[in-house]
Amino acid sequence: MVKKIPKPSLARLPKYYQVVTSYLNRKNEKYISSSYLSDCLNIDDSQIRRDLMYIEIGGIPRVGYDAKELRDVLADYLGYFNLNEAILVGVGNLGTALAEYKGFERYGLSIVGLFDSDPEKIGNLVGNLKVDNIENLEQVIKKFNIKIGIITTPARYAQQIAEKMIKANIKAIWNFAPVTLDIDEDIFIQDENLAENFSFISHYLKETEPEKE
Amino acid sequence: MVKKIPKPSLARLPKYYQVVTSYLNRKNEKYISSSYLSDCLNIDDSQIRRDLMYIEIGGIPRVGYDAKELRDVLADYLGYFNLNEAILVGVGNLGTALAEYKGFERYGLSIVGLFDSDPEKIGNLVGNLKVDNIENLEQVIKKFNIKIGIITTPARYAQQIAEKMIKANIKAIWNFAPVTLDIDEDIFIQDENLAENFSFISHYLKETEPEKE
DNA sequence: TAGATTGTTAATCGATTAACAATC
DNA sequence: TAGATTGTTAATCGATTAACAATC
Repeated sequence: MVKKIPKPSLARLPKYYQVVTSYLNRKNEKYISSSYLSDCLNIDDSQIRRDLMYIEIGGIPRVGYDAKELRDVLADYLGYFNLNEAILVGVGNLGTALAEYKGFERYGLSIVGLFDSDPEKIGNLVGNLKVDNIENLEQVIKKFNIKIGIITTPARYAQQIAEKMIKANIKAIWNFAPVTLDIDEDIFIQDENLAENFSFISHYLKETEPEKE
Repeated sequence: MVKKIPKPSLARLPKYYQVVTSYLNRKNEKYISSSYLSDCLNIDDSQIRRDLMYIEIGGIPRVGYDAKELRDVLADYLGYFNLNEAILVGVGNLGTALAEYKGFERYGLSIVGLFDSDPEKIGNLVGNLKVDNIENLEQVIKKFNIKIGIITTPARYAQQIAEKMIKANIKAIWNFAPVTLDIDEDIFIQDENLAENFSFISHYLKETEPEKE
């Protein structure tokens, strides 16, 4: 790790990837400038240039960045070229939505196993995967050397599922359950709390419409 | 707006709410301290006290914060007591998952209308709502004075749906389509880009396992 | 009182933005 | 050359953390 990229910069890279990809699809231009990206994303242009320095792509003064090269460097840096296999626990609505979503493949994510504890669900076909018994979780993770676990269970089961995953040597957890997992090991946790994110909207509306005061 | 709360502070408030809620359920204590919250969430305790100052709740030195009061002040501040009605456009897997998810009610979100353009879907019952024709979107938003629009369509439709919503006077958009909406009006946009967030995991794994170099 | 926790200031840290020299 | 855009430094801004007086 030479110069670690700041989290906010890392968070912007997928946006650059999105813009440069659609730019390549729509236009027939070889180069893309930081000011173009800036206009599309409402991000300061010098910040964009700075972010791009972290991923060590060189632009050409007066011309811009080679669009194809930029796209590929971003994709590589973000790991989109890797095949990341994940298993998912909790085949409710959200779990099903994720399992059936085709868009992840482009980002290097492939969900290869589904688990649930509900006998009604075990054996069902979701996407093109058979829902497996949660009992087999550790075994499957180990057997296929899976690195990523996705948790879409109700909140109260999340902690114990996380612990099982970690025991089986998972490296990263994508947690959709609305709890803060209590983990000591050096595991990467990406929390995705939809209800929590709704708070931003809720608070905004409350602030701008004090009609019920 | 007296002293605007910083975004990072606002983002932490739902976490405090979560912890204090489960604290009240599990323990029989009247007070909760910043150091307790700090331990649960791995957030610096003085930062917690600072955040709580923004929402103007007073603690008692040597004792802590009144837990019930804290919970309620947080809920009020975040708008959880309000009833926020929303309509959702795009009844695919993700849209269905959101429509059927019961957990939003607690946060003041109620999805009251579903729209799609697919004749196969229109008329279907999802959750306990009938999927309506997208043609009726503006009319329904106006009639019921809906403030929140949820977009779960494929990326290419998101911009035009957003524009329709805004024309009908929506105030906030919760956007699950993987595009940056181009909006001039003073509308609150909350982007939720799952594939994008997966990038954090993907990049982490790439960094920690350079086995394929 | 002694001890513990809040409330708040000051110091630190890190990210963003402005500016401009370097460069093709 | 003139003009435009990158690369990078310095200035600014804002958030986090440390410290500690106030307080019950």
